[in-house]
Amino acid sequence: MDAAGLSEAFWSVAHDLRHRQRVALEPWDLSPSLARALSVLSRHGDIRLSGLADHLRIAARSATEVADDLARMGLAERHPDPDDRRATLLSLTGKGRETATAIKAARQAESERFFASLTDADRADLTRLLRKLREE
Amino acid sequence: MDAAGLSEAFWSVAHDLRHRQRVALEPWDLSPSLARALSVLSRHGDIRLSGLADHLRIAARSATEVADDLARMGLAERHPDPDDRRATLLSLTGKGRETATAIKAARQAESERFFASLTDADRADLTRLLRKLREE
DNA sequence: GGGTTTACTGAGGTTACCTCATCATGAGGT
DNA sequence: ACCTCATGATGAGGTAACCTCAGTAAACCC
Repeated sequence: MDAAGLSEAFWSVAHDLRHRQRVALEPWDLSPSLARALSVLSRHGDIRLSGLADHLRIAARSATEVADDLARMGLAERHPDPDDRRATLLSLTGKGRETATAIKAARQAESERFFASLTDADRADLTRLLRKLREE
Repeated sequence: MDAAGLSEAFWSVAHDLRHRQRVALEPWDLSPSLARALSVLSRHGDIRLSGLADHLRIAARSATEVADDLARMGLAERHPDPDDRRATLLSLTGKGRETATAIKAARQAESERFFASLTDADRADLTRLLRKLREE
């Protein structure tokens, strides 16, 4: 099989997926990147900005901006880390938790729609293939 | 299978792929988007800016910028469309054609490396699955 | 030939990142 | 205790790759 064709097909599907997810998030006025940050926070609870950066695979400086945005929208708050006075912990507010729950459901529904054309066996295959690719 | 998990895994692989391709293009000092434009041009020959926009799935205004960039780098040139004086045809220069050929090879090699962990059967599966997803 | 549509482009904006420099703090060696 | 080096966050400033909106010129259609 032609690896270049695979890349292209992959990219095309990724593009669609991205678009769909952006649309699905519109009701909350949340960008995809903030939505991802929110879900990291909801999975990990309080987290350092550097930890957030690691999870999102972005530079530390960019995590500062994500935190700013979440704070500005009232979804998360900064707290000093009791164990390290250099560090800042980010934690969800009540509104943040609600929003995280709501977008999780929306994302789930949207993903379900996106992958609707795949049978259970297809999904298992895709999961396996993606895992292989992620492990390099 | 969990569709949300699929989305996430998909996104993560897409992220890696994007990164790798960016690295593979470094020798030519070409961004991924310009590289894609170049390959559209090399497949379709002379093309209107609006046509380029369609192929790249971007707004017409953005195609103007892509054309500017390619022209600035000496990879493509604008020509008036003999059939429609409103339109502008974009065509590759000699250097553009050479570059298109070179990056096609590089992209192929990089894709090959990226998908190296997949067997032929895996690749066939992935191709099939991606096709399904693209057809909605 | 007047109204609508189409092709491009200037102006200006957005998102989601980045690097580099700075400053405070922490950790380890002597 | 002191010095050095590493780490956490952030200000300043930059980039890529898009976008919309408004304008102009040309083409199409009745």
